[in-house]
Amino acid sequence: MNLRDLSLLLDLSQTTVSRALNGFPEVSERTRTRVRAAAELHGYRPSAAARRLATGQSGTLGLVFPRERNMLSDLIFTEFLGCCVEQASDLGYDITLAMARGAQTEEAVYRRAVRSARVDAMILSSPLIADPRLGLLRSLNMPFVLHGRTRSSVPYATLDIDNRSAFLQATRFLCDLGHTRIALINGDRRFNFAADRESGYREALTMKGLTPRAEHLCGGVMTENYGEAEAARMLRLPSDDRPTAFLCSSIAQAMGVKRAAQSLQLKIGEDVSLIAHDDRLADVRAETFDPPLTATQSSIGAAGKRVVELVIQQLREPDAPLPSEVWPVDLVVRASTGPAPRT
Amino acid sequence: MNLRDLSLLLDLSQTTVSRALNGFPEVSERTRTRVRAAAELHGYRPSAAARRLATGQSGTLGLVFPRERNMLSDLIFTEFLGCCVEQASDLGYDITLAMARGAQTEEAVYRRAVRSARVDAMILSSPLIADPRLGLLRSLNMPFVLHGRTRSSVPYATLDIDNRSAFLQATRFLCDLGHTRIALINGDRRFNFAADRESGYREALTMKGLTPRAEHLCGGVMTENYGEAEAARMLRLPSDDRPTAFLCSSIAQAMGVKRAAQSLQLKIGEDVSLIAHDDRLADVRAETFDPPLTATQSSIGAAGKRVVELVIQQLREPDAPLPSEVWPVDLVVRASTGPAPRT
DNA sequence: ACCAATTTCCAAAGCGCTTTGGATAATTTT
DNA sequence: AAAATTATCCAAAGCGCTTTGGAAATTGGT
Repeated sequence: MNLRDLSLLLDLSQTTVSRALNGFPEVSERTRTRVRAAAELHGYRPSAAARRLATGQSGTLGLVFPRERNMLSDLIFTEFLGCCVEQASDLGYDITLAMARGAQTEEAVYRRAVRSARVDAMILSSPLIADPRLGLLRSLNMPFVLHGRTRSSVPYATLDIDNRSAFLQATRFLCDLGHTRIALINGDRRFNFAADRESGYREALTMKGLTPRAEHLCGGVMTENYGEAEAARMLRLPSDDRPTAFLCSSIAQAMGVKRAAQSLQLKIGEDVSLIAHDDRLADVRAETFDPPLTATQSSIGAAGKRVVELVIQQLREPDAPLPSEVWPVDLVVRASTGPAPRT
Repeated sequence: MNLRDLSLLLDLSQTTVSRALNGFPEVSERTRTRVRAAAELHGYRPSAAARRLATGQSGTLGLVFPRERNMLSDLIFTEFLGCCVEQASDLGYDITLAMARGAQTEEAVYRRAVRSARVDAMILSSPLIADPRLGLLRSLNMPFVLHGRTRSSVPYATLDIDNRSAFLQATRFLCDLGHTRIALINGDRRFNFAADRESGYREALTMKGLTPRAEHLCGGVMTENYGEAEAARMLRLPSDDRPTAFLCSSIAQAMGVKRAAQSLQLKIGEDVSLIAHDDRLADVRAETFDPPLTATQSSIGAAGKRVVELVIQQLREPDAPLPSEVWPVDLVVRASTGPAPRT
């Protein structure tokens, strides 16, 4: 059942049927409903290929699978990707994946994706502090939305969460509880989000008259093991230098910190306070942490959905100004934080 | 630069240019090279949309993102997916993702993917013991290849590893070392691969005159925590019942077992032997485990690539018999296994 | 009732490729 | 040298949709 069959059936022209179905104004409401009903009845599905050929749009969004730069723990990326796919399919778009292979540079992957012209726009995630992909896509004339922000001379559409403010708040909150030695176990510092978090952390300390100390600061992968290793290292410092509170970039890292603390008989929420950033993954919940985890929270899934909306919006109105959203992040206080222990 | 421009430029017909580029035999080798050179020179890329429309093939493979059934630990699925994408792109295919949303049934997702006809074939992964998706896709007339096997009345193309034999070998190996109480920490038993592994395990025990015991057997998620919890439970059994060896379905679970053992001052490879299945993920390596881990190994990435090859082969020759490959699995002995401790 | 403005609909021209059914030129056979 | 093959190449017809530039029908104003 194609457009022609349907139009013959309805005794209308293809033009009218097409317009009725696609919501154009120059068709009366009566025929529109008639057309819709018939299409529904006969299970008419427009051919994606034909539409693509006619419009020059592929109805497809591209996303490059960050195998090389998977500093971003896979679980988090997976959630992001999943929600992008979900939202895209709701809006009638497909998402196709590309991937940087061992030998091939990431740039080559982007070039190929663009040249094959199978993709209307791309979604970029986890930008570096200065990310070369922006300039590349710009020069290739490929629209994109960045999940995150970065230092760049080219203008770009972005959705990001307010990492700086989140970690500023969290740090200040710990200071207000009397903590003076606060450790930051961050994500890989080549990424912009990690840099932002660090800057919030530093600013809060400075505001409180404290100086950030190098031995209380580290950045790496978002895993439990990394968190445990770094926390264990810091907790072995002499008691005057040992942190009494930890700030983590992910719940996985916080689990590691908890483990390190426990092996020293330190109780989370009493001897050691703990805050982590909570991406609101379905399986890793701050509220079921033991003890329930104080967290800066923001749903990475919701962000994925919104990014897709933004990118499609941009496709529909190419001349609209590039959107730039920054979501606030809530600090939710639970039982893993408490007043600094007396010396 | 499209086909017509190129043909005008070469003073050939579109037919000839198209055929030259696509390797048809009815074009002389001389003009073929001439055409190829010109195409290269002018950066000609055939339009995917036009080709799709003309051929009725979309050049796209579908894969449903298993959010609900993510018993399969995400890391492993991610590796599988990544390699599928890589191989597909090498062979000129795209992979688009679909996803089962909360409310929507998995079936609806498949139906939608098929109806929208944007996909030539689908890749199915991690089948249940009896998986309804096969019948569904068959009835929708959508070609597919299954990664794994399942109980099904419909014929299907498949690539699987020999899970049964792998776990049979591993179990027998442990028996030969004198172990008589061998625990199996399996994947979720609704999945066929887990059932196969259990059956290999049971068979080996039976062959050796041992009876599998319910308290030594469990199946669940492929995580370190799950492995630790179950191992801890088993290691608390009275010493006559306590397992001296563990068989795990993933390295993550093995890490949990190691942790449980260590917290009881038990040494892996001496007090407790440990074997796990190793999917050959880049970041999780059996050989850098401490101690190096005896493992049944098979690259899930290689399987992903091969699945893509099979599915494309099937697309090219729809009448060829459905392929059915079963890969043998090697047991690689390292230091995590040793003779059963004397009582 | 008549003309202009507005709705509502349509025919036909692409979009860029593949593929069918020949036509023409080169080669071999008789 | 003519006939039969075979190797090359081509014109044109789709594939199923969108969209342009009107035409026909309806409406409104006088």
